[in-house]
Amino acid sequence: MANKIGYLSCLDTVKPVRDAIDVINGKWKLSIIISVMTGNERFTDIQGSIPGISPKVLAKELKDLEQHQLIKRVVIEDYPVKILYKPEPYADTLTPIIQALKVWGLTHRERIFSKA
Amino acid sequence: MANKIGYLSCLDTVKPVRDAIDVINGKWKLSIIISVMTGNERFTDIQGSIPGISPKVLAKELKDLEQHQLIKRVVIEDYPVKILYKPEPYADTLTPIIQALKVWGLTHRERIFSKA
DNA sequence: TATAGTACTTTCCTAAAGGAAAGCGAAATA
DNA sequence: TATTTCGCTTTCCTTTAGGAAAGTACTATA
Repeated sequence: MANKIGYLSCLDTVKPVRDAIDVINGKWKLSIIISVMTGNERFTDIQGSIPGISPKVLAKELKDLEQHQLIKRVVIEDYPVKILYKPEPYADTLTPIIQALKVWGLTHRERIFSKA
Repeated sequence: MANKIGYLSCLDTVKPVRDAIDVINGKWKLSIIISVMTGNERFTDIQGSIPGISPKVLAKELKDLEQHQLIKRVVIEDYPVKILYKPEPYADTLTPIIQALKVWGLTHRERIFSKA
């Protein structure tokens, strides 16, 4: 019954990475953030800019992102009432992640095509 | 019936980001890559280094990662047979993503704690 | 008056993710 | 001989993600 801890600890990386993934998980969240940061503010504009997203999913994810203070929902009391989605400053902190994923995605696609 | 395309296109970013997410999706893939890149090679070592992962999930994700050529499964014909998981060179290309997520996760956790 | 747009919600459904627990065949160890 | 270890697999079950389609309350426009 000797002490047996065979593995190398990697918790210092695994834990924060999982914290980040827990916020931006799912197929759609980063796309929505990209769209809003690009300047799309209206529900239908965001929906139009992201191929394949349904209104149900978009509504749900927008609420999620609002809770995490990555975007804010602004109600403009005009006639008719307008609703705008704007990026919060905190969303900017995601830029390095988005950039890294974009670069990787581009070279990955090249790799796939060149060997196909 | 005028032309109405109200939204700003962001496909040049959205598409590669989604390509990347399609490869490293799910709760566990990046953790497994981190563990293997840290030097864990045996099934039980990898499992031990990632809190909460079940053998079923680990086995499935290892197969996925092997298909994407991010790790390789090496069988060593000893007595007993040993099975090792090693990172492929391609896994290194994920380092910028992992770093960005790690940094973001760390500051996000600080942010949560400081306002709680 | 009829149609269209806006920002969703609702319902229904399927598929995938993932957790819990047990098992298993071979080999090593006590 | 009994137990433990390794690398899984199998079964069962619940949760979550997500797609399709329709609907809705309001307003604007033709």
